[in-house]
Amino acid sequence: MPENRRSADAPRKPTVYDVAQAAGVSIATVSFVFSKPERVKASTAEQVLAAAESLGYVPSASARGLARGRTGAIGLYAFDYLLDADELDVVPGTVGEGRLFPLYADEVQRGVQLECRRRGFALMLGGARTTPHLPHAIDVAGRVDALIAFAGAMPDKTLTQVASRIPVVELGGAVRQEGVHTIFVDNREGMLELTRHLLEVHGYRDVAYLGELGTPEFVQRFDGFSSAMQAAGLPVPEVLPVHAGDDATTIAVVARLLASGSLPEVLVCDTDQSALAAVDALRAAGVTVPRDVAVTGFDGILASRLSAPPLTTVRQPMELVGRSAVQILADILAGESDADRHELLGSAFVLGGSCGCS
Amino acid sequence: MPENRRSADAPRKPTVYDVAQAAGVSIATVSFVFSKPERVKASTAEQVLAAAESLGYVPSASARGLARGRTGAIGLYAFDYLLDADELDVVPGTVGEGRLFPLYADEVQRGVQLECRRRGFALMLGGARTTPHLPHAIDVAGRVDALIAFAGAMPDKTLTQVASRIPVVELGGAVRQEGVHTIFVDNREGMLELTRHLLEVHGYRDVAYLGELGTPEFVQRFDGFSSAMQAAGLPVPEVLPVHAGDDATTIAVVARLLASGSLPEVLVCDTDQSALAAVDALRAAGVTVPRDVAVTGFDGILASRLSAPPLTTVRQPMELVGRSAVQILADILAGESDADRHELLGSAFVLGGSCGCS
DNA sequence: TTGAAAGCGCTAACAG
DNA sequence: CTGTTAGCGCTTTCAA
Repeated sequence: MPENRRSADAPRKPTVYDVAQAAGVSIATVSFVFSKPERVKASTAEQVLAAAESLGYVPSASARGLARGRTGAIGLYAFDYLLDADELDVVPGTVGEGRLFPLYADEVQRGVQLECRRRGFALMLGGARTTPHLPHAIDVAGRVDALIAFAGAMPDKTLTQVASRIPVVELGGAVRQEGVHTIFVDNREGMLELTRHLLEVHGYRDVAYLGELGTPEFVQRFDGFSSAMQAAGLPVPEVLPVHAGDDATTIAVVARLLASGSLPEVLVCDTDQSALAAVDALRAAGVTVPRDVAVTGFDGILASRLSAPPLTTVRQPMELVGRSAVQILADILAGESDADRHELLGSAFVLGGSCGCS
Repeated sequence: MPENRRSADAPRKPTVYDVAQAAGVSIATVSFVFSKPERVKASTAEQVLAAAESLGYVPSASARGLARGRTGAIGLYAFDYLLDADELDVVPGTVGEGRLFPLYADEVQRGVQLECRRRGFALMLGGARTTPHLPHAIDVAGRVDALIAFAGAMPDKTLTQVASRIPVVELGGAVRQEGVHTIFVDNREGMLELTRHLLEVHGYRDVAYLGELGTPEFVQRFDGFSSAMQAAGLPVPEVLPVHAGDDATTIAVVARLLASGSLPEVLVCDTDQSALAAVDALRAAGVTVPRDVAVTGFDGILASRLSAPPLTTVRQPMELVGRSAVQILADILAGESDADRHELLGSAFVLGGSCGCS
């Protein structure tokens, strides 16, 4: 087989065959030198290593992955690349302008990155856009040994399909499917505590809720909010529809509130991103936070601490979320864990100035 | 060959063979449906797609990569994971505490990420720590079609070896090797302008330089500094050795300066990171910036804008650096570019308050 | 301790 | 438009 392996002219990428030939051993020995060094005599190993280096041998991960049945990589799937493709062209802005950085997903990703590095996994972000008929999530799933996905990033069907092949952790979701591990933060409790603060300490009664109910974590936040309201004997207001990824929705809601003539006492937002957008929109209209109206957020992203006033919010342990996901997957891949894992991480109420506290 | 493909009990990952069988076609047809849909009759394609979905077929990127000779992924290599492994255990701190985020490399990475996504490349971060005899950089090189590396992250030898197999862009370095594409920012000019400002506007004469000369970009910064000093007829001070990645080095230098009894008028630091560390160290000693001593940085990271006072610094177009790297590699992989590419991006002097300006 | 040989799952000629 | 058939480069029993 290794006959016509090299054409006389073009220098092809050297393979195990080339290294083996140069070192005067078999390809199996070359392979062992790199994967099971203890099984090879030291002197032989040295020859092989020398040959490999002088030839500029770079082992093919594809070949290894195919033969071994695993790649050594973990994937992180954030959202469907196609859906926000145009958003990308609309906002190619520099860091700091327009888009605040880092956002929730960035901080989680950071945790994933750090933990992957610590444990020796390669990290695969996103998939290639080469297979029109295949969802992106499937493409990335085909490249890795395990996958981490944000809640709502993958359609249920895709999630099921991927989870039936490789371990999957869904971040910030609720337990939804057998075989899908989850990490979720105590959204309900956090929002409950925050709302209670607004009602009990500040005595607010006219409260608006800006957010969405698209994924379990958002539902839980609203749930915590509702419970606090009900416990205080107050009616639960409708959710004013706002999407964290799109400030325009927040701006629109604020505009509607302003136009209505009477502002609520406080706007409870289900993310820091929309809270910050709301503060900006209010300020632009000459309304001061928290003097004229209080605003609260959720997440505890960097920008919430740096804004003026700092946001009263609920802090999620974002880096830990990312780290925990990798840890779970590492356990499972190592065979040290079999059952479904569902990890609950605590959240922390953070008092800023935006609620009206000094 | 596809005889004993499925053992009766354990449900194995379905392959093209399984899909082909279920759809009543050949494996080539299955392959075409996903890679060259136009070559397959619509009705056939539908059957195949249906079969694939019901079986939960997830194509193996390893197999595809091996057969095609390319993976569709681009790698980003930041530094040797082994070297900073313990640093990682020392500072597992949360975002915002102690270690700042995002740093220079994070912002560049963001650009790489965005551009990879836009162009449909998968992004591979780091390599697996599984091959004791192989440098990490080699492992990641084996996984991708092209590699982006930070200057100084890879030993020259490794760089050469990798570059002989796949296109490589080195970020923030100088042109060093044939076949290694580079992107560099005008470090010299930026630092020259900043230093000139200190000398001409503020009239400083007693100037210290904190930094290193480890990679070309740092050398260029010092070069710009030196030129400005010489042009003003001032002696060029020695470099006080400080490493951006290790605040302890900065703290030590500041301590030495404080102990010496007389502080310079200004500390010119070759990164924002060390400048921020210096400001902190000075503050801890009761020295106020810029009243008692001025401090300047380089990079323009987010933290430099948020610090009090904001840092006078030189801003690098970090996101653009990352994007450009991907663009170059995309061109080369598409065969639209053959020669070595060396791109020079501009830097911008940024006036903060830390130099003594109001 | 090392070698021979059979795949891993997919792609891409080349036929038909 | 679809099927046949070689490999892609590496790992891994099984023998020697």
